[in-house]
Amino acid sequence: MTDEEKTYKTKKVITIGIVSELTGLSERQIRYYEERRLIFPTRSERGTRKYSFADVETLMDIANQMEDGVRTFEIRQEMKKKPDEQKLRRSMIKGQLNARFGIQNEQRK
Amino acid sequence: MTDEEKTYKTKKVITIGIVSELTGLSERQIRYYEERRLIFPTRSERGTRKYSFADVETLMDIANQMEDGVRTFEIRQEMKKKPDEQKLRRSMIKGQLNARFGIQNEQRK
DNA sequence: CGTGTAAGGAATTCTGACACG
DNA sequence: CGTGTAAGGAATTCTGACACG
Repeated sequence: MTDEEKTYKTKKVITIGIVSELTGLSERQIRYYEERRLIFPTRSERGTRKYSFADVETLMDIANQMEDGVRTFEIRQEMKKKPDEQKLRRSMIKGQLNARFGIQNEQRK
Repeated sequence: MTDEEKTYKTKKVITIGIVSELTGLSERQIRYYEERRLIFPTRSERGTRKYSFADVETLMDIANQMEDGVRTFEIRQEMKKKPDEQKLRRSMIKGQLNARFGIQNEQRK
C-alpha cells in the first residue's frame, strides 16, 4: 500500500449521511457508537462529523457484532486487544515498527 | 493495488464542501468544471454531488493548469489524449488489459 | 442498553441569474 | 471565459431530551 492509498483509507472526508448509506446504520446508531467510544470521527470547522473508509469498515464490523448480541462495552474491549488499522497506524507514526509485520486481523475468534 | 484500495480511490463519497477544503477551489469553480465536463460527480438520492479521491486529484490537476492559463476547453482535449485513471479503470472493467501496463501519466508535455 | 423520534437552530447544497470582462 | 455573489428553497447535521425497556 503506498502512502497515497493509505491516505485514501484513513483520511476523514465522509459525512454521516453517506456513512449511513454505506453501512446501513442509522445516524443515531453511528453517533451512539461514537458516544460509546468505538469510533472517532473528526469534526469540520463548523462541527459536522467526518469519517474515513477505515471508520466505515469498523462500523460494519460493529454492526455484525451487534447482530450477534455483543454489547458495545464488549466490542470496545475486543478492539483494545486486537491491533486493528488504527493502532497499527499509531505505531507506524511512532516509527517503531518496520521490523514486525506479522500482526494479524483475525475475523472470528 | 487491491480491489479494496481501488474502491477507496474511486468510490464517490465526498461532498462538495469537503472537496472544496481539500482542493482549495471554491464550490463555484468545482461546479463550473463539471459544467465544462472536466469532472463527473454522481448524485445522492436527493441530488447532492458526490466525488471520489480520484476526482479530487483531477481537480488539483485542473487547478494547476488553470493557473498556467490553460482554458477548460484545452484541458478537456488533453484529458482525452492522455489515458488517466478514469480511462484506465474503464479498460480494466472491460477486462482487456493485464498485458499492457506501460501507460504513463506524463505531468508536463 | 441501544435506538427511535420530535424539536429548533445552524450550516450545506442546489439552481438560475446578474455581473464583470 | 471563468468566477463571484445574492436569493430562496430544500435537505443535512447537531445537540439534548423523552421514550421504551
